[in-house]
Amino acid sequence: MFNKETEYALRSLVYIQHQNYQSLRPGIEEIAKEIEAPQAYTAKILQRMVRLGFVNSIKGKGGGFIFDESKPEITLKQLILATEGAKILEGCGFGMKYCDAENPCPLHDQFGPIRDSINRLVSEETIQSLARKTNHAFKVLISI
Amino acid sequence: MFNKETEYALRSLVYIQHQNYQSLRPGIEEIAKEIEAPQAYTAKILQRMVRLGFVNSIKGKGGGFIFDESKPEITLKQLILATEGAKILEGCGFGMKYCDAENPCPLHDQFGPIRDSINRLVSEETIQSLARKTNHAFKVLISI
DNA sequence: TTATTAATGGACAAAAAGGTCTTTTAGTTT
DNA sequence: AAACTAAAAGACCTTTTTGTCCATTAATAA
Repeated sequence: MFNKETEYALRSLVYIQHQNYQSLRPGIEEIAKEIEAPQAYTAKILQRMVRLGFVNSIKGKGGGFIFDESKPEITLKQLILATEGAKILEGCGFGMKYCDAENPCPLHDQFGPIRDSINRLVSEETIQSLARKTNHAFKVLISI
Repeated sequence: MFNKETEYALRSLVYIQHQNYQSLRPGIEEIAKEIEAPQAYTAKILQRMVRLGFVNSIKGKGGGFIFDESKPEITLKQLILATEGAKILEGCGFGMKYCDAENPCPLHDQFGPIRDSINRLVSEETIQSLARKTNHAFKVLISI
């Protein structure tokens, strides 16, 4: 569904938030291991997340990644837009141009509701809401 | 939503079928122009479609691409599986492993119905059903 | 202040996706 | 048969995605 960067970013951030909720502050080594992603690549992606202001990092001993609780929750939509853009959330489901109610592609009517559902989902759910739902073992959050 | 190969294949095949319905047999130059795709790349993709048995080709003057009307219609699902595999149609919406009813990812419940709708859509619609719906100017089928 | 820890930055590399170009093969027309 | 037309085949190239590696910076601990 999503590209690797989005997947790793999503899983990293949910993992960080989940640990933060338990007053823990994981580092890259731990995060990459838990979400089963390449460590160096995960580090680079988290760097971008920090630059985007999605999460904070602390260097040195006892350092790691931590969310600023005073900030609003981060929607999946914000994350997706930052990592892979709007392609998946907008436009015609079958990649066609000039597709609207007046000039619909052959799938316009059937695909509209699906795209709307996806948009609703990623607008409503946040890194934090997912982290709160993840109260069991974290191994769940491993990619295919 | 889909990758370029799937998009170009889908649009090419729908265009070919649409022309076939009017007893025409388009060639690569015409197809690529109409769907606004790179000609050489479209040629390569159509070659694969021929090898997959989705469509027939005829060489030489008056040649082009033509569907075998005696064969069953081609579902979008068959096409998608051939071009980009099952990733988009199966598995967890957010790329997680071990995601099922017993051990759900945080989005399992919300994403399930969306994935089901996508599967239903691509299983029900065919190249032919899309071609039949395309009875207006074909310029609709142009990628973003 | 020195050693240690852990994120940062940036260059580099591999793989996959997307695409071009040229020659060959197989038909059709004259 | 010769000329022409159009798809097939395959080598090659470019861009994007998905990574790796190593030196640097910043914080903490002894």
